[in-house]
Amino acid sequence: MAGEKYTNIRLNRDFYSRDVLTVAPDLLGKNLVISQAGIAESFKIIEVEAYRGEDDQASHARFGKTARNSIMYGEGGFLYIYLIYGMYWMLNIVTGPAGDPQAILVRGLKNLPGPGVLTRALGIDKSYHGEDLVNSERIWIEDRGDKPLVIQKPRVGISYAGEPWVSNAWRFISA
DNA sequence: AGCAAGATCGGT
DNA sequence: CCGATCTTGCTG
Repeated sequence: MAGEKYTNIRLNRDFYSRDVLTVAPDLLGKNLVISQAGIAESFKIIEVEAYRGEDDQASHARFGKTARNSIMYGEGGFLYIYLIYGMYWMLNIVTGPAGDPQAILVRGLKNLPGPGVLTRALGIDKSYHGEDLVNSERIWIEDRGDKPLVIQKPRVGISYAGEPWVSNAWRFISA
């Protein structure tokens, strides 16, 4: 058969267990699938940011393990959801091995630019905190074979973090 | 117990 | 540029 190779698979634990700086750019072009009320919709990931370890002074893990960020200390593939500015839910994906707090903030989906915009549009709230992308019935990520070019820039809204954290190009955008 | 600041957004 | 809106984690 002369068809092109078409992958359509849910990302597994191994994908998320790698270092956050490897997983973040690899998430671009992947499809976030959310199933609600019996209807599954998918959205291409176009922008993300990496938060890496307790040393990262921009990360919620910079104060060590707390009630809010404890999910970051577990294994990769789980969702870390938190409320910012009292009104916007942030969608984060835990990465790396257990014990190493890492997470990726999903900043943009195709046609839904903005971390607060996309969660509002998809109805993602605190109830998604701790959801496992590897086994969840209502949210996961698929690889459909897209390999976009990746642009790197400094992260947004973290001016409180000193150097080198404010300047690290840990924001990844699809070209 | 109190408080300042926040991984944002939309309207002036 | 500023206000909305409320949780978090630090300080005392």
